[in-house]
Amino acid sequence: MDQDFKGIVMSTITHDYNYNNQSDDSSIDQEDQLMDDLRRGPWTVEEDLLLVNYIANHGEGRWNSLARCAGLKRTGKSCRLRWLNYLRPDVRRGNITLEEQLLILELHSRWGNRWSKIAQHLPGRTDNEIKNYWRTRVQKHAKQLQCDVNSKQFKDTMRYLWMPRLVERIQAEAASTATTASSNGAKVATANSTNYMNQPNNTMNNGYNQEFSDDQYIFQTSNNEFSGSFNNQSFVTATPENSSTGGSSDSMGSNTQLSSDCYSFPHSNTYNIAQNTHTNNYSETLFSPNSNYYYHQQQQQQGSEFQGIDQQQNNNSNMWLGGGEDVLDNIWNSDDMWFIQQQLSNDL
DNA sequence: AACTTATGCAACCGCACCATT
DNA sequence: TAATGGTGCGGTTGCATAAGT
Repeated sequence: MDQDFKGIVMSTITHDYNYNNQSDDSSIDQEDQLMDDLRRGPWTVEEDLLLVNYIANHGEGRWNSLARCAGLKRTGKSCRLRWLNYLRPDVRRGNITLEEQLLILELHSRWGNRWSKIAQHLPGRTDNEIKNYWRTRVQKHAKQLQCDVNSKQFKDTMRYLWMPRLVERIQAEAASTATTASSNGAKVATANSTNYMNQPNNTMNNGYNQEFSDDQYIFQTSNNEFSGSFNNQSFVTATPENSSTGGSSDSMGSNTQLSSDCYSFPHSNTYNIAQNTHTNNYSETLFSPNSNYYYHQQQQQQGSEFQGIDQQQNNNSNMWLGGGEDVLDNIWNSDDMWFIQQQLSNDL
């Protein structure tokens, strides 16, 4: 067990130990304990160590027997959950990054609440964490907008306002990083404009759980050029699920299907995902050369409710390009909120 | 400072699916 | 083929803490 892992485990354990000291016995379902002598509720230091040590020596799997053999008075399910969501050394902790937020929004728009599937594309993040993020952050904003998180209106808001803003913030951070690196004498690539492109393919009207083929989502970093060809761009050409070259397994044997670099945007300023052969559809995407977003005429004709919002928000771009821990918390100003709510009320 | 409310998140639950017996 | 056990998923709960009054 390496030191980092130990550190993580110990900090985790310390947290839980304090937690348990406050509500130890009461947190246990007494009746169940009498019935089958199984513990429930928060894990203790000793339990964590038992589980970690056992898995280090014997590996994971067959969780019910693992729980017994390790001397844990827990269900196999509980052990599995504790390991996967918390003790596993490759669990990534800390705030969800802008890139991860963007990816979650994108993947959720196509897969719905299929958290484990979404989590497969965010290395180190668990389905539980992503689910919690969605429920606490995204649904909060749906509530603020007084619309259902599954409604077309909210989906459009995400796609045409929220996600482009995320991209611009990522872009701003990347530019800032490049500037810093450059001033430090580092050899850096030319800072490209980052363009978020989603191949909608009826996304304006897609069903909540509608499946999209994986070659239909694209993140591209370009030089403000968008000709429908990727040939001059340096992005990863691998699909999350059908790439024979991109597939991989992580150290713990989970089914990560792409190397993390495919989705770790800041590493190379290429947060490009997927190969895309539908080049003739690019004109349907939301893209403008200066990285502001406009609606393609075709989509305007389809009745997008948010025509003109971009222009308004460009006037206020500094509002959300500034600092802030969570783009979701400062993404709207009062004008935005008023405007969006007007649009939503008009649509009802 | 005390109290209330909101938020974040670990953990649990029920269900479905699959493999094995 | 049915029963059983293991696994994984999505939804929900409950507690600690933060934020607000």
